[in-house]
Amino acid sequence: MNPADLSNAVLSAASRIIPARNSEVTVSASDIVLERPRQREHGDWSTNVAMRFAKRVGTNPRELAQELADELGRIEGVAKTEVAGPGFINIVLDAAAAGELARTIVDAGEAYGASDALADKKINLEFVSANPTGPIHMGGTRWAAAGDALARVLESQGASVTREYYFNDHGAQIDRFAKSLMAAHLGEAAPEDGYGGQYIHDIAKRVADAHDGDLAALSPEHLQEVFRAEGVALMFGEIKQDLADFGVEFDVYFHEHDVQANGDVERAIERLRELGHIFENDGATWLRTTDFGDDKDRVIVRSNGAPAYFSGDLAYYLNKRERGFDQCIIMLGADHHGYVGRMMAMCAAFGDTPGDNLQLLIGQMVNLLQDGKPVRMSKRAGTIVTMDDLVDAVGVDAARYSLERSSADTPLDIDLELLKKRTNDNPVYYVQYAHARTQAVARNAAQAGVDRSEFDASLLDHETESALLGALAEYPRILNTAAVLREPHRVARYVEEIAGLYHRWYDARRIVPKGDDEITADHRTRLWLNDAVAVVVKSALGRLGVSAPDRM
RNA sequence: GCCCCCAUAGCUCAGGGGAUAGAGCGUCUGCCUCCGGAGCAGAAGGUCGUAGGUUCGAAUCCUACUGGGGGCGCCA
Repeated sequence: MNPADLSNAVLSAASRIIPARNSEVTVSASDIVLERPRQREHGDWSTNVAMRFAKRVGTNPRELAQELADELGRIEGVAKTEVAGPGFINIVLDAAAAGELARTIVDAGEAYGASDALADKKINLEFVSANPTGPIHMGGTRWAAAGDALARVLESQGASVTREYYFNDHGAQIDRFAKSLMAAHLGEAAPEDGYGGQYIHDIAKRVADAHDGDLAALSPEHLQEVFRAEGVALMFGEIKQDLADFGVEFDVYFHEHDVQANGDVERAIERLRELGHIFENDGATWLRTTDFGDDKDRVIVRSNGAPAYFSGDLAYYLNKRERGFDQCIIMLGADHHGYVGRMMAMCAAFGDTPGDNLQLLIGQMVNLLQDGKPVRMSKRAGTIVTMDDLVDAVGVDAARYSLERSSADTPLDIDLELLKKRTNDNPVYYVQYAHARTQAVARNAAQAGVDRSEFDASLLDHETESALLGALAEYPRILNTAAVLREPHRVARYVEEIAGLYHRWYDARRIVPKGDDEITADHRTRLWLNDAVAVVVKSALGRLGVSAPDRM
């Protein structure tokens, strides 16, 4: 008896009883909400379906609930039902019906929890996209972790996901970067609005070393171009390396320079011109985004002939759509939320559906704290914290997990002192420890001769077992919700719950018999449950890009 | 001024209309003669920012306000 079976059974019963009272009322699958009650005394599952329909069929909730409860009590695998509170129907499953899940999970292995719900979706997920003018900071690190986790969660639902990084190698910021490198090379102070820091000097030196002293002969323009091209390449190589070390592999690194150079921008503008959304004013070319809800119209080619930054977005979006992506998701920091209006308007101008073909996920910033007080990120004060710094301080698993377990909507505070001092205040260890424990138990069981040759689900009748089984049953729904809502942190919170339930069960029940005690069906059956927990914990951590060690 | 996000335990954060609001960390008290004590059991700790509204029912939805963060360029 898994939740889907139960849900169908409830739907079936409700579809008979409710329309019988009022033939104009119909019940559909989305009306059936089954949830696990907070209080264990309220059963394994409960539904509010009677309260939702009582008014419409002209009766009171408890009366309708009672009629439904009587019907549901006859379902195979349901031990009992009762009406509670204002009209909840609480459902208690047979231990055997609930326990069967342990074997189902072990048999399914890695496939447990996966579905094909998004199998028809070809998704382009763009994230990080930090400018190659310096190492990745905390903000980018957050999106690297959250974006990769989201990709994995989407893939669990059968979606085809392309991880993409928009490489902004064109425009004024890159020019400033090149000038900063050049200044470092020449021993001059960093230019106004330029970049400082040791990494600038390091990269300038690497560029110079590669040229073996022949840079002196170049004109300033040529010199800047050398530092631009080679400096960006080196910086980008470091970014890629940091991401790889962080466990994030992008499928496509897309260069803004390409769409600017190959005519895609002009082509995108022409397309929009044909659709009637382009106009000229004050010598500049504009997209009439106000027709699609934006605050103001946007310049795409400036009066001096230079393309505005936004023009690259037009071409890039069109490019993604022409590559066949149904849904283009872009993860952005809160400092970019001002783009949402124009981006959505652009999407609509192309005739697409904002919110479907183009989805922007705006996440909040990471704040650094020291001794509980906010620290402004500053190069001069040495308070820039990079992806690399974070990994050095706590390791990849803890770094990723701490960034992934919170909703992207929540501004995140990270304390520098805490980061340096302690590592085991991170719940990731609690979860990883649970997995290591399942493996230790499995090793000991094998040693003691406890195997999976027997399985009697009715023996899984301890309160810690029904709690654990109930939670394991929710894994498929958790993954689906996380994918649909684009909220991978739900997986982290879920696996923390599983870890806690597992530890409590472990404390209450033995898998390997004490001393010389005989091995019984209890032990063998519990081994199935132990292994089922291992499957789910490993799977969930895998969706977060976090390792599930066998030993710690 | 306009727009977006946030406000829940001492701290960091979960809670996509349901019953007695949770976890980790921190504090206090117990549990190592046997499967991993990175664990378990228990205690303390909350007017869910404020005020209205919708609803049988609101931390959750709506409005206003307060406080915090971010954004409003022919910059990128």
